[in-house]
Amino acid sequence: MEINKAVTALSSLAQESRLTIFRMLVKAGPEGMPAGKIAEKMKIPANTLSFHVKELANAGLVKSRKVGRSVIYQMNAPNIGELMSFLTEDCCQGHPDLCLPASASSCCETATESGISANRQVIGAEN
Amino acid sequence: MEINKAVTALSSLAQESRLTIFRMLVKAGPEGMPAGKIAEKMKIPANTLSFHVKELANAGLVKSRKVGRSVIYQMNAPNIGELMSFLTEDCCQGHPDLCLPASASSCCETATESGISANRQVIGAEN
DNA sequence: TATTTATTTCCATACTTCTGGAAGTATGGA
DNA sequence: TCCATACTTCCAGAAGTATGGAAATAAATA
Repeated sequence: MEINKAVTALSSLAQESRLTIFRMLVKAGPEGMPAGKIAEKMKIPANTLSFHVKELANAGLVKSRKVGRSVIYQMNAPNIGELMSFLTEDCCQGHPDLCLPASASSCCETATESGISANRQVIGAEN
Repeated sequence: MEINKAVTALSSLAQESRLTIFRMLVKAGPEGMPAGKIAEKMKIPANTLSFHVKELANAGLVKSRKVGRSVIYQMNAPNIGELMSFLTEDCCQGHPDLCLPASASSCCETATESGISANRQVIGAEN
């Protein structure tokens, strides 16, 4: 993943309405949700919703399909996964067990018991 | 995790320099890196770096400790994990295998083989 | 104490983003 | 064809963010 693409994706998520929409669509799964229903649930005008959902779509986190007069928005799973990976790439130079103890649990099962003591603290500067 | 905290965290990542710093610190692991070295690697003035790294710290993604004259910045692993989880919480109403096929791999091992075909594609536009 | 090194704070300028009203487009039904 | 529904685009003011120069602070060293 290219850094500018990641910045675009993160910018699109860095806004309360859009983050809410995103999480709504993640929860909805492959079925997605029509624009009107999202606007209604969120109590924001249709034009404002359209602006935000377009931002998410431009960023590649969401995709859409037309069904009659409706536009159904849906999470774009592969791109979401790519973004997640990008954020923690090469974590601890390949020892993520060093630093991500019992946290990323709802989506991840970090294989821990690898014998290396977690949370090592080293004094001072180095390379 | 509260939504405003997540928005703050994502805003702090939604900028090229900061995302680069963040990934640098994720890679560095618990040892962290002194401010001066980050600025040098990134070729940005010290005051600009200070501004950005402070933004990451305010968002809770990064923490710091003083060693002599240096300030060592370091990833804040538990908060990073929390943010990641928040983004994909309740994914597909509890069936993340429906939508996140083989993506979030560098940090996560999504238990896949659950019999439900992954990567279902719905007709229409994507990207 | 004076000097150097490491980093932060203050500030002004330039730039980007959010919001909702008004108007526009597209689809389906009478 | 005319109308209602479902969205999207355009616009402009208000608010927020990024950048780097200059000055301030803080710690180590001579």
